[in-house]
Amino acid sequence: MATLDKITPRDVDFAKWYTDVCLTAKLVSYSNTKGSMIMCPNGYAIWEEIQNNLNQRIKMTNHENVQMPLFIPESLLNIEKEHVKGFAPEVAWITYGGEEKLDERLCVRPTSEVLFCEHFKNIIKSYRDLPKLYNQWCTIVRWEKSTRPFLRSREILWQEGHTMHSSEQEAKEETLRMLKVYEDFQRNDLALPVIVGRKTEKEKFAGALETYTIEAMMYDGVALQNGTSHYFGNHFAKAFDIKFLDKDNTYKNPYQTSWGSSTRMIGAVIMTHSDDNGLVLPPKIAPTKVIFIPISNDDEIKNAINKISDKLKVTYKIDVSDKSPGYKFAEAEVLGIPIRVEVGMRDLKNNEVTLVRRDTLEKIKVNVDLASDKIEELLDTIQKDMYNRALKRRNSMLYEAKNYEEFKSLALKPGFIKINWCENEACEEKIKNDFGLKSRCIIDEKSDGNCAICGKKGKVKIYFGKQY
RNA sequence: CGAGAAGUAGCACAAUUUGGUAGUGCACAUGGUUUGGGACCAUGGGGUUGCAGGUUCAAAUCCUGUCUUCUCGACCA
Repeated sequence: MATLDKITPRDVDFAKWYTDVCLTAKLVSYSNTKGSMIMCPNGYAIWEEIQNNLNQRIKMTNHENVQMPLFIPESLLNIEKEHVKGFAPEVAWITYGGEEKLDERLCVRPTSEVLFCEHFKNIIKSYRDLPKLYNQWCTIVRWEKSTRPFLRSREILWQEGHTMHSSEQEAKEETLRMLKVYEDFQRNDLALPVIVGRKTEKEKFAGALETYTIEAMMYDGVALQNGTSHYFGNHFAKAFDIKFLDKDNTYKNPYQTSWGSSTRMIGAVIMTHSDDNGLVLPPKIAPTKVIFIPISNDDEIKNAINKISDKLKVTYKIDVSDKSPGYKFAEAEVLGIPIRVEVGMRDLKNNEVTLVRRDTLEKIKVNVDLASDKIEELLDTIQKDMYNRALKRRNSMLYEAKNYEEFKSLALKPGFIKINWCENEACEEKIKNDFGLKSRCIIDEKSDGNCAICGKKGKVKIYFGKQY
C-alpha cells in the first residue's frame, strides 16, 4: 500500500520538491538504466488521459495513426544533411544483432522524419494521394547527458505527426493548425497558460525551415518547451526523391510538416499546478476525478455514497481501505484527485456531505441529493480556476526590456523577458553568454522599437528565458 | 561530458572515523480496538550493505573500477 513520505516544500528546494512529488505520487520509479524511467500506474494513467484527449483532436483534424519501425539504417539517416548534423550527437546505435556485428549500423529513432519520408516515397504517386496526414504514438531515444523524470529522458513517450502536402501554402497551414491544436489542448485540458510562437534560426529543429513552439512557464519562472510544429518546405522530399504527378502532368516535390509532444507535458502540469501536499491535477486529465472517503463503516455512509456515485457521470473511486480518515485525506491530496468527498455521520445528520477541492483545499458542505450535480459543476470550476491562477502567476513573471541596461536588471529574475529584436544571431548569442538565457519564441513578426541588445532597427518581438 | 555529493530493508537514517559479520523509526503481514487531518495495542516477516574486483584470519567499514541518483555547468526540436 501507499507510503506517504514527506515532500520537500516547494519554496525550500524546487528541484527536490519536483522529484518528491513524482515519486510520492507514484507516477514514476527510477529504473537501472539512466534516463529510462518506469512509468507506474498513477503516471501512466495520466498519460492515457492525455493520449485520449489529444488523440481525439488529432483524429478530428483528419490524421490517421500508423506505427513506423524503431530502427533507422545509418544510410537512411544520412540522406538529409542538416537533419543528421542536428541529431547525430544524441542517437543510440545498434551495432550487433545477437553475436554478429552488423554491416550497417542501425540508429534507434530519435524522431521519424526519414522513416516517414522513405515510406511516403513509395505511397505518393499522384496529387490525388495528397495530403498524407499521419501520426504515431511511440517511444523514441535521444542520448541526453543529464536526465530528469518527464522533463528530459533518454527514452521518450510521445506522438509525432508527419504530413505531406501538394502546396507550400497548405503545408504551412497544417503547421499552424497543429500548433493551434496543441495550444488549445494545453490551455483547455492541461490548464497551462502557454506562450506560442516561432523559434529563431538558432533554435529551430534540425532540417526545418520554420519551427513553432508551445512554451510553458513553470512555477519557478523557468520555461519548458511543451510541443513543436515544423514546416520543412520540400527539401526532405527532394533529398528522398519523393514526387507526385500534379494536375498539370508535371512531377513536383510535396511539402512536408511534422509536429510532436511528449510526456514532458506531465512534467509541465506538475511544475505548474502542484503544491507542498503533492500533485494537483486539472480535472480533465485526472484519471480519477472524485474520491469518496467514508469516515466509518456505518451502512448509512455506504448508502449515501452509493446514492451520490450512482448519479455521477465522471470516474470516481471509493476508498474502502482500513486506513484512518486522516491518512486517506493526505493520500488523496498526494495523488492530486480534484475532489474528495468526505462522508461521515456528523454531516449525514443534516443529510450533508463535505466536498474538498484539491486545488484550494476549500471545504464545501452540500446536501446529499444535490451532491452529484455540485461535484460535476465544481470540476469545471476547478479546471477554470487552475488555468486562471496559473495565468496570473505567469503574467506576474513576464517582463519587457527596452535596452541592454533594462535587460540586465531583469535577467536574474525568474520569468521571461520580452524585447524588440533585430533578428541578428549575435544578439541572441550575447544574451546567452551574458545571462545564460535562451530565446523562447518570436511572438510578433513586427517590432515597435529598436533591438534591446544592439540598438539597431528591431524586426520582431521575442521572449527570452531560462529553460529546463 | 566536466566539477562536487550520495548509495545500508519499500522510505528516512544509525553502525564507517578506530575492520570483528547490521540496528532504530515509519511502512508491510496477522488479530483486536478505532475512525471528521498522516490512529492504538500485541505478535510477526523482511538485508548476499548498488554492482564487480582487490587487501585481510575477518570488509557496510580500507583500496580500485563501475552503475545509479542529486546539485552546478556544458550539451539539449
